[in-house]
Amino acid sequence: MAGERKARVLKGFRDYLPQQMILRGRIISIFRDIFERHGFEPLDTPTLEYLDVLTGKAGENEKLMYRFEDHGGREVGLRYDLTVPLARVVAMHQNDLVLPFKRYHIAPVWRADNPQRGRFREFWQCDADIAGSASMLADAEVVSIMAEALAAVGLPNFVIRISHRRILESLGLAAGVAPEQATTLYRAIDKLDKIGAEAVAAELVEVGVSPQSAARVLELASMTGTPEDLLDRLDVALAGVDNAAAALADLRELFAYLPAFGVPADRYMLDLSLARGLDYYTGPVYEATVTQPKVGSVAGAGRYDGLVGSFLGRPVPATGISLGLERIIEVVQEYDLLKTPATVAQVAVAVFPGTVAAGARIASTLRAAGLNVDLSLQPNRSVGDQLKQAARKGIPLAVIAGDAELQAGSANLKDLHSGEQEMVALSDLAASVSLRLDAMQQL
RNA sequence: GUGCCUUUAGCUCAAUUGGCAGAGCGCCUGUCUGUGGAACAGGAGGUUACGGGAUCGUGCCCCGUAAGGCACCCCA
Repeated sequence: MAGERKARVLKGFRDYLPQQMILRGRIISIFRDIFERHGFEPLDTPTLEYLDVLTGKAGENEKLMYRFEDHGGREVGLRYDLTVPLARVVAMHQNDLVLPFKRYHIAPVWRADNPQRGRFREFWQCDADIAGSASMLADAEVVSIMAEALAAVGLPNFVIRISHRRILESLGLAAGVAPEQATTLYRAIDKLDKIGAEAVAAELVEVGVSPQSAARVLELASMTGTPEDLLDRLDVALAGVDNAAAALADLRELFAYLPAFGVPADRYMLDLSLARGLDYYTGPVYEATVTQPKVGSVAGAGRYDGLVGSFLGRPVPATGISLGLERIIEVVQEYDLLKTPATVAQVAVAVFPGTVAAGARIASTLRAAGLNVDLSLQPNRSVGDQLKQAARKGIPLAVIAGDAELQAGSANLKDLHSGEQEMVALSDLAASVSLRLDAMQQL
């Protein structure tokens, strides 16, 4: 059986079979509808970019970037996310864009990471970003889109954790952590809910933070309560610390907007233990997580006011979200949250050796009526086989048109699930099929 | 990039201490040249992931590689 070449795919890359594609397509269209309902415009960009476009702002993550030299000797890389390409587009096409520019982008990205559940080397992100607005109104809008999108696919237990890079920085300053250690501090704090306060403290001390500072930071970062309550306490704790007042004002404004955008209060929380690893975030950061199954975060986001400027030379503030398609699908499948048909075909047409042309005409008529029709390509197979194959594919209905029916100007319409069948006049066939599909809620 | 576990027919899995590689489901053919999911009978399908090594002899032991899973790192 095996040919001379081994059929295989790269680690972390996958084929998407039809049933999987139907589910993916369904989720993508749900997201697209929400993005467009908020007035976001579609955008696509090349999968391959000059390496220097991609590098410089991802920090540690650059080691996960797919990079190579193309046939012309250029250093190139597969895009690592959709945010950096957006920044490049805004910088390149500023004359063609009206700021604030709201765009969505649904496309694959690549990371040379080790695969795990919900983690692949090729995966899709569904991003919605706003470039050219520094207002917390923009942040409130993207956070509300995140909440709407996750709710629309039925995720039961997600929470959007909200934090702020400059508040974390201020926490560090207030506790006596050197500014150069900011990145280390973020990474350590980010692990708080995973490895616990003691382990994080130990990690901080190991990189040169004093035990007193570490303890103080952790005390501040692990406070719990309502957003308003926490902000009040932070006002006191961070009084007089550089930049703290403005960052706290950001969050106060953001939390004031969220209810007006229709985000339920139990869908978000202020959680200062959230830091996020990407270096380009400068302000508020967001992350949506579910507790089951264990796929980590299903969506991540934040404000990155310096990224566009790194291409343009003048600052353009921006903020946005990224929905992780594969992880969301993992949850949807685990809990069977979306009912999707097994096949796109709605009705099969079975034929006999002598009625092939008539079968094709019937199929055409049904297609003209807007139905998805699977005309049998095996007239020499028995009708039994044709019906069996149609049923195995998951097609709900079959039309059987032999000489006997055709002479009477009709056809047999069979429900492949129940086995019932009825004679229907050819002129009424499309209507009957639609009626039955409606009854099955397949339309 | 690191550590641990796993890999036998299309799928799920057996195979005693190292001693002839099997079952169920699926697939193909027939009973059955216009009505599927059933039954019966028969059939195809294997370099035991790949490459080395030790042994009279390995699916089983040892080493390496690859892929998958889990945990790190990091992230969607």
